[in-house]
Amino acid sequence: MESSGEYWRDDVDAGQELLRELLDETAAAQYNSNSNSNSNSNSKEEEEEEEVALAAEDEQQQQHQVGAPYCRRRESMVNKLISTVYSGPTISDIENALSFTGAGAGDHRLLADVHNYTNASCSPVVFSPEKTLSKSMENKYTLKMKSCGSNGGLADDGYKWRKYGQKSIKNSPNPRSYYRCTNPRCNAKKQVERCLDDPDTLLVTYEGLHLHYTYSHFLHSSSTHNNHQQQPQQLQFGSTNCKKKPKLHLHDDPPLPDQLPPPAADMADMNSMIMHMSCFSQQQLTSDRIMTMDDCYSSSSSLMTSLDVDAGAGGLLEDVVPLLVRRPMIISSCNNTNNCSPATTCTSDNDGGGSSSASASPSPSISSSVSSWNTCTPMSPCIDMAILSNIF
DNA sequence: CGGTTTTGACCCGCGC
DNA sequence: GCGCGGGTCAAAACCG
Repeated sequence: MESSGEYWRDDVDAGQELLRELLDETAAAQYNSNSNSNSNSNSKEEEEEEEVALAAEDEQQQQHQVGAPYCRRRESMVNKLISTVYSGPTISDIENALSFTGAGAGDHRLLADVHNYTNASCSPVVFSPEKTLSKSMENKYTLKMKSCGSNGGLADDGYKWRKYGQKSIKNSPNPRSYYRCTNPRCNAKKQVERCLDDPDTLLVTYEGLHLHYTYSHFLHSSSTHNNHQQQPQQLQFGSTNCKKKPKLHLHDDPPLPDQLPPPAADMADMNSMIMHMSCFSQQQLTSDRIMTMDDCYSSSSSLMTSLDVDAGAGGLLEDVVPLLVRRPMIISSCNNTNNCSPATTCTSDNDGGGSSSASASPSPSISSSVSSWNTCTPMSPCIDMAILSNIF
């Protein structure tokens, strides 16, 4: 779909613009650091944009320190940059999702309107606590995913799922699909069904813990590593069809720490980091903001340390939340390209669009779209983390 | 050939 | 105890 492509193109532009702004800002700050000057020669537009970002820092502004203005400003810029390429839930959203209030998953009034979450045409996920308190309220919660257009694209959550059943549900025209994590050590499951009210919306109920790292994070170090050698635009928008389901080259088990990708990665890695940190370091989840790069690095380093410790167990991690904060992959942008892993996500949907075998599934084979998540996810302005690390 | 999906059968919990 | 509905199993089909 072209609208989605346009959306991501805008995202890329916005991200690049912010990055440039950030680079200019950093350079200016470094230049002025010795002169103890906080005033930067910014254009009027920049100042206006910064006002918006700075306005969201009221809490932080209460903590005045020496050099704080620049630090706040930098963090604001980073947050803004990340926000540009990441429109998913914030940390507080995750906290809210994890704090069971007894609200029913079936109570759609409590499921926030997906469109309110972001102005993106393809909204990510909105999640709400699962009501099933009686049985397994622990680790069970429902996400409401907005499909992307008629293709029914949806957010891949970074894990690899295998469908093991499908049931037609009473009083519902849409069947419910049952997925299980392919990792033999992991008992995480999820159910996917279409929302009764809105066929474009998928209700995904996660159950159980993922006892391993997400696949998507590792793919960059292995099978999809070549992606980094390509130009961002090649990653994002292509024209070749993607009717074939990709051969997944996934690790059933997370690689050892020495196999982990270096910090230099694109925004997919950062998304992954964001996700993992939200699971990994709960004490960091105190502010209603999107994590900064600094957070990513500090937490990822501790993450690596943890993996080192757990290396004997295959680098197991207990993910409290199975990748809630993924940006949904845009099926249409998967028209792509060299790396688009077409996956069934590109061709099939239960709406009858797909000719693949998954056509009956409410979830267009999201189970096997992990690689496509990495390669097709229009995640963005592929900002190399190495560049950003130089900035900070 | 191996992994994934499909789909009918089976199992189990719950309400009556 | 029985029926119903949801969840899971497992063999066959499918796909790359």
